[in-house]
Amino acid sequence: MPKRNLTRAAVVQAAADLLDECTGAELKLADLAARLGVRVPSLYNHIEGADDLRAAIARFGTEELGRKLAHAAIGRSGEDALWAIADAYRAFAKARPGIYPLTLRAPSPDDVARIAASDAIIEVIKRVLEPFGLTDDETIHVIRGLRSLLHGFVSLELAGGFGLPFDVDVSFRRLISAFLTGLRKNANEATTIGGGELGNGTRG
Amino acid sequence: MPKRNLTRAAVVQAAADLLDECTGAELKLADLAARLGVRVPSLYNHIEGADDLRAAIARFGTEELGRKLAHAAIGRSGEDALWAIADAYRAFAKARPGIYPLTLRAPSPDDVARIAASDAIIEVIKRVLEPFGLTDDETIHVIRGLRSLLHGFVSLELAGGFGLPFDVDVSFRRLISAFLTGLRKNANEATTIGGGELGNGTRG
DNA sequence: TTGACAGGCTAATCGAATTAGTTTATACAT
DNA sequence: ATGTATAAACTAATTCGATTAGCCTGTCAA
Repeated sequence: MPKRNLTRAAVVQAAADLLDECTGAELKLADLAARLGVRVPSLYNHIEGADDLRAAIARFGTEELGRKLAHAAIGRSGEDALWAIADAYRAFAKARPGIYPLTLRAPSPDDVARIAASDAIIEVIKRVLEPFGLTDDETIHVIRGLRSLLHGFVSLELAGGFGLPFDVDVSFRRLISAFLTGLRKNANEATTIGGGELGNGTRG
Repeated sequence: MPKRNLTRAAVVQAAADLLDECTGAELKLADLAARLGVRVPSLYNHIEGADDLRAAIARFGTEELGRKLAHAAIGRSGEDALWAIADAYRAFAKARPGIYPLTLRAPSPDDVARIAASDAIIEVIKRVLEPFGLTDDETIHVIRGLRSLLHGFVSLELAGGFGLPFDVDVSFRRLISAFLTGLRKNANEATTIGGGELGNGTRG
């Protein structure tokens, strides 16, 4: 009965990798244990159960996504920086198709680390948006819009929702480009007489 | 042993309702059977198993979403019609939070009815976009963008990804409004000298 | 050297889905 | 009216995955 030197981090890592490799499949403790060369109950020495494991993967994924976004924006500003984080976001989802969806489940209120990681991502986006001169309120709405855009696109792409992968890159570029057009328009209006049509709800 | 008059449709309906009522929870056959006043194995007279049931719910949901969108666009055109389907999409997701996510899983290639329902939705959106005078290629990209936008927004909203529900309606209106701005710009360019910056990929 | 304990193990339990095989209400033909 | 075929319900048993209980041993510090 040789002692392995398993750690919680190693278990979570392996689970995350497994999830990415067989996208779409459920994460089964039996498979995870097999990959780690250990029997299933031994996993419980490092995790508290399947739910805890999923939460840990979500945390891990959120932190990694945050690092990627932050890294992408280093040394860039304005529209360049926004393009960079958009690409990095999509690249992350494609590189880690198994864990990406987990990063979107709402964290439980006591999962402090995960909430911090989410907040860090928002912070990065906020910094990137600074040069566009938005008010605080506008910033909130724009961040929500950007996240919707990015998440919607990559999750449809991962789910195979776009049919054949024909020109998906072009679709993505157009989407981000259109978003930037809106941002520019917004920024212009903010520096002129304020208000303007964008976002005052032209319908009921 | 009185005979119920269960039908497959009734089972699927009940399952869909159950799923909406306890959002976030797994659909358990035991609960479904209890609601229908029947023992679990009896369900197998109407469905082929849990997977089949989920697929049936997905089909049902996709068809209902299609009906809502089509209905919303009746008697409207242009930007009005687009606002209407955007609102209808979001309303559907909020009204049926349990089944909405199922409608996004890629249908298996032999699920003809579901694929037809998906195609019907695309058709509705295509019709709504007609007055904007896009080329066929542009239409594809714009539809992808619109779906990304809508899906991303409502799934983040459902997942509680927006923190407090502060001004979420405003965020949504701004997002759609910005999308329309992009559409207008695109349409203008199409009627002038063609080309233009939107979508030619200003970065690598 | 030894003794606590971390981390592995086997065996047992639980919960959910599924399958096998039985019974009965209803419809339909005689 | 009556007999029979079938659909649809049931009970009981099986499978599969997660989890818990309880044991065993290699490692490390006193």
